[in-house]
Amino acid sequence: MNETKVTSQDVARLAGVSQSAVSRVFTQGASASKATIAKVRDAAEQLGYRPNPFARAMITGKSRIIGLVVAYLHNQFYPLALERLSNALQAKGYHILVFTAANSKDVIERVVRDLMDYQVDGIITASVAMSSDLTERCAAAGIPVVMFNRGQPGSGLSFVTSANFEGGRKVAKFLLAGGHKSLAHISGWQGSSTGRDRQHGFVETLAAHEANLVAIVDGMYDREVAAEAARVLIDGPNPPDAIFVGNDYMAFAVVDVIRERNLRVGNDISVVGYDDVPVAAWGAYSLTTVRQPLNRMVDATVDTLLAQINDPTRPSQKIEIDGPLILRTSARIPAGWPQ
Amino acid sequence: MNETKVTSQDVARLAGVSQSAVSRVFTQGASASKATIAKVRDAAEQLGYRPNPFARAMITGKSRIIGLVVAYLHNQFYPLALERLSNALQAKGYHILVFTAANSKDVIERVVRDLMDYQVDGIITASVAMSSDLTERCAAAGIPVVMFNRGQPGSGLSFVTSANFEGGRKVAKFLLAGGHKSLAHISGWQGSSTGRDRQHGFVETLAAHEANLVAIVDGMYDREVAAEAARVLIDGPNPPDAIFVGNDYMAFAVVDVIRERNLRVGNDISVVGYDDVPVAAWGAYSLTTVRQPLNRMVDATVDTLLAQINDPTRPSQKIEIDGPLILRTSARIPAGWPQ
DNA sequence: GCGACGACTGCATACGATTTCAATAAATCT
DNA sequence: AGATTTATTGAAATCGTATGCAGTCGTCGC
Repeated sequence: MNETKVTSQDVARLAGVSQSAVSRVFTQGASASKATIAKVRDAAEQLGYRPNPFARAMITGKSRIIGLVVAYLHNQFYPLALERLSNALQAKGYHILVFTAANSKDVIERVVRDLMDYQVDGIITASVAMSSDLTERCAAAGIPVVMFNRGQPGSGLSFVTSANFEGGRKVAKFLLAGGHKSLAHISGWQGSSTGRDRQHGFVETLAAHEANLVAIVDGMYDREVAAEAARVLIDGPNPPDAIFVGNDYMAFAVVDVIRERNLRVGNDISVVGYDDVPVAAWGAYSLTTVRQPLNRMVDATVDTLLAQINDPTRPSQKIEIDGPLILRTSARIPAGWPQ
Repeated sequence: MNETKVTSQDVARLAGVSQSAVSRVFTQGASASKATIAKVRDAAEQLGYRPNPFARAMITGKSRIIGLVVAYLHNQFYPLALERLSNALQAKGYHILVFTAANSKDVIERVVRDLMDYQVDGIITASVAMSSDLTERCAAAGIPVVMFNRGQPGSGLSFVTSANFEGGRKVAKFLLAGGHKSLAHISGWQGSSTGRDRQHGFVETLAAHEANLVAIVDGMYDREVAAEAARVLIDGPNPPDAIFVGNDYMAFAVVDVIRERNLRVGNDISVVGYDDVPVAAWGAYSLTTVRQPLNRMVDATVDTLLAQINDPTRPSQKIEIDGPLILRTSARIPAGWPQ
């Protein structure tokens, strides 16, 4: 009822104890007798008291805030991750402070300063490559970092991705088994480990089978770039009969282009994406794609981050979670392929 | 370079001034001589000093944090809004703390408490209806609230929406001009002003023209609910030749269902959505829809919120921004309709 | 019954800033 | 020049909580 700010002092007064007692009742791992706990809880309830997180943060140095650094939310995969991350973290008493940051050096520089200002207990990066010196700075400041859906090979940082190399392999095997003769790859941005690993898995497997890889183009995770790449491929001298696209978001553009040319997706040209965002299952696209197990990736991210927050000495973890190839109609299914 | 926390004391010592002086240099509207400003700025730069936002928040009561309460991010409209809101607010020195909240009473209750704990300077709600007593509580606590893409008629709260009633009208006129004979409406959730207003604008305009409205169903902003509604309509005794759907997200489902029935979207059945999310422009859907002017809505939201933060006496504002009907191929275009 | 021990408790301090207040120096006015 | 305002400045209080320290008290072992 009372809307004026109520402090631990007020509670102490009402409960007839010292302010320290009130604090002890509300802090994990402090001792107080059953009697005082009861009195304090009562008084607190009555006044509507809740500890001030800022005051608490100042003393303990822990803000219970996680910084989420994200470059863009166009690709549906990230908002869904954000939603689930937020839920999972809220359940653990943490909250997400959002930082949108283009992939540019100085912007990220500013973001990192903001992150340190707010004394975030941990950082999750998604769809963004923080340059290595900046991540090192965070590490030096003792702030745990987990990269979501992206790795950073040399660095000592934790990350959680799907098994991208293996995913690329799966797609290659699948398309080869489908009898495709000339394959193309519109890759994810080669500045990202995710894009590179998928490509390597795909390309190496094709090479091992001496398949005919007609082209590799960097789609930059951009719809227009991917569409233009698809046009060039299709209108070119030897168009592919299968295209592996670095993520679903770009794959949708490729599908649109194929239809624009009056070709049939899944018949004339097979398309395989990566992510399995909800739209991939929608009738208009029905995209065959490698699923990134979002829930498990989110859980792993949260677990890793909190573990590192609670025990700063814990070594960084590199987690890869395998995801299945989801069969739909955008790519020919080999006869006898296990459903 | 130095990673141990540097305080205003340290800066003061190095600059040879008092701690208060340092504070004055870094706080808006405090006076300091050119000389001290220079000395302090120098020392601060040298040490890499930045004021601690928590300490500042404690004393001033302003956290420079905006709470964003959001229920879901499935509908692409919201993540895009989030991205732009975050950018706009970061540019003004604010940051977004995310609260994901289902539309359930007790969850929202918890969220509101969290919001007040964190002393957010303002609140933006999106895709969520905060029950009125809770919003009143925020108002009583002096926290400005702006509802994004949703209004709350009786309340004294500010909101920013598109001109939903007018949008519904536009769609009605457009479909009537197109010569459609039996119309249906799969509405947005009737618990939301947005859903209601669009419906009213549509229905009233049809009534004024004595058109044949065969059905109104609440799609609940849910893909499956909308799809099922569409199936019932199409398989029923007198299927409509035009369906106005309460938002794009549901409209995509309706389009999928129509095609599932081997009917041609835009020929056999016209579909019109609402929002103009990016996917609507993609080839696979090419959805005729009412555009919600996202950028202008975001700007208006930020302006309104900050204005109320800076001047708490300022009355709440109800802002409606008109958006055009975007013509694509999912609905028949009347002959001679202005493009 | 006495010493040791452990569980609670309150006092006082610290976290890192902003802000009031009084004092000082400089600038203005008459 | 003397009086008076104005601009700076530092000392000290404050925001709301956590926590080290010392003291109190009950309990246990013997």
